[in-house]
Amino acid sequence: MSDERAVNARTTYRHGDLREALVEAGVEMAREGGPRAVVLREATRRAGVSPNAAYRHFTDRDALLQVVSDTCLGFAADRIEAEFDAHPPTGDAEADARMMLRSVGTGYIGFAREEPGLFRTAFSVPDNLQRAGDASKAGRRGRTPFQLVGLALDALVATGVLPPERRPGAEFQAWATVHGLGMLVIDGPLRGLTDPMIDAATERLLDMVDRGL
Amino acid sequence: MSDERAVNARTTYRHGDLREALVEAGVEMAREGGPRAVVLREATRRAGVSPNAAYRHFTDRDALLQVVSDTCLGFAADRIEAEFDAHPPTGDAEADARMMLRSVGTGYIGFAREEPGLFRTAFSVPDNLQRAGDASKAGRRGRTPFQLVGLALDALVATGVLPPERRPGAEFQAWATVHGLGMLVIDGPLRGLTDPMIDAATERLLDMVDRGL
DNA sequence: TGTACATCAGTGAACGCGCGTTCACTGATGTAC
DNA sequence: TGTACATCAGTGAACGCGCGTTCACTGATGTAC
Repeated sequence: MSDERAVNARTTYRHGDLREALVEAGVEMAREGGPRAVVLREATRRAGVSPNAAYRHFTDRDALLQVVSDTCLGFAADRIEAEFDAHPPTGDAEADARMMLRSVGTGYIGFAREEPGLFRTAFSVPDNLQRAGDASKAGRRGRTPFQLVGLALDALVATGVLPPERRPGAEFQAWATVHGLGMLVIDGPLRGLTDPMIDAATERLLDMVDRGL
Repeated sequence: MSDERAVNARTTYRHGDLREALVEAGVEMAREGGPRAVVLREATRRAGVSPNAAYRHFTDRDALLQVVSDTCLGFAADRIEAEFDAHPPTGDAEADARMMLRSVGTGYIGFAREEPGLFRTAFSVPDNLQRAGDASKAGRRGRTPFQLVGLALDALVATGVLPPERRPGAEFQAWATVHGLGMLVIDGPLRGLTDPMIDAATERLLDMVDRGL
């Protein structure tokens, strides 16, 4: 607040925002190697701080991982919202609602492919997938991936594409489908495929959801 | 071969079949805590043998885990085949083919619920999902889960339910859907649900696949 | 059938590793007077 | 505006842990003669 610190912040004694720095380091590690790669000591190393300094901000390693994981879920939401932006409303409400659900799917798969480490960290930390709707896991616009699926389905109901009686629980069907494809893409038999091939598989899957829902 | 060993085999010097014993111990650990819980030293402990004895049978810990993981994939195949058995052909070829695909789904989800640790070990060890069709990962009847999906889809084509031009790659759609639901059930928001609720969710998802494929 | 011997599946002890975590501490900071 | 002081975010050293893995070895087994 008062003085200008050394430009090369390595020598900083009172760290500017250590908590944030640790989370960022954790996200970086997650990006490189998934949740298992989020190592408390390494996070303090990257923040240029002694190992135990982390305990001023997190009760233990799991607490850090949880925050990192929440952050990753937020990134997933951001990626989906970016897909929304790439397909602005055309005025045809029905087509727009359909496109919205597709955007959830393509954004989700896009995130899995572009950031497999963050994807894994977002979705395979215990209790994170389970509470994927919690506000703490929201993206920059305040929404979680789970809420975005719901939003798209609501739009489908509002435009009459989806019968209201099928709405309850439909997010689980949509989500399971897209989540499964994401897993197959990052860890499964679809891993080695080229981008166009994965795009094609995604399109086919979303067609199936569209028809089947 | 020659002498009768102590009944309490703890003192055995030449172990009967250590390799098999280690794999079984590994599967047991996987059952309790997933792939991360498969610990080489603990496997030797359970087999009543010194830690390094394992290196007579596996080059390293990863080699053990890989075999354990393959075994788990085989169990998944067995579980699906059990579901086939529970729904024997009725004579209506079209209905039978449909039921076969459903059985893949319900068997898959059943395995995830009954054996979450084995499920995780089967499907989230690197390279295992990717090579899920390899013969080394077959169940008791010599088939892998991946092949079973294909079999069901072939039957759908043969009976005219599924247009042949949609057959190529269809296993990825079917598999992704069911795999995603499995993940949501063991780790996700569907975890706490009662059996009937999960059955209902499974049925709805399979209806969607049936309609959408 | 008996004996000598090579094999190799096991032993027992030890290693280095990086981890998470705890301890007693220190000294820059902001605040009260 | 200057000084005394309490705070508490950081330091530095150390711990115990269980892991995977390596070493030199031993002695039960099956086989050749």
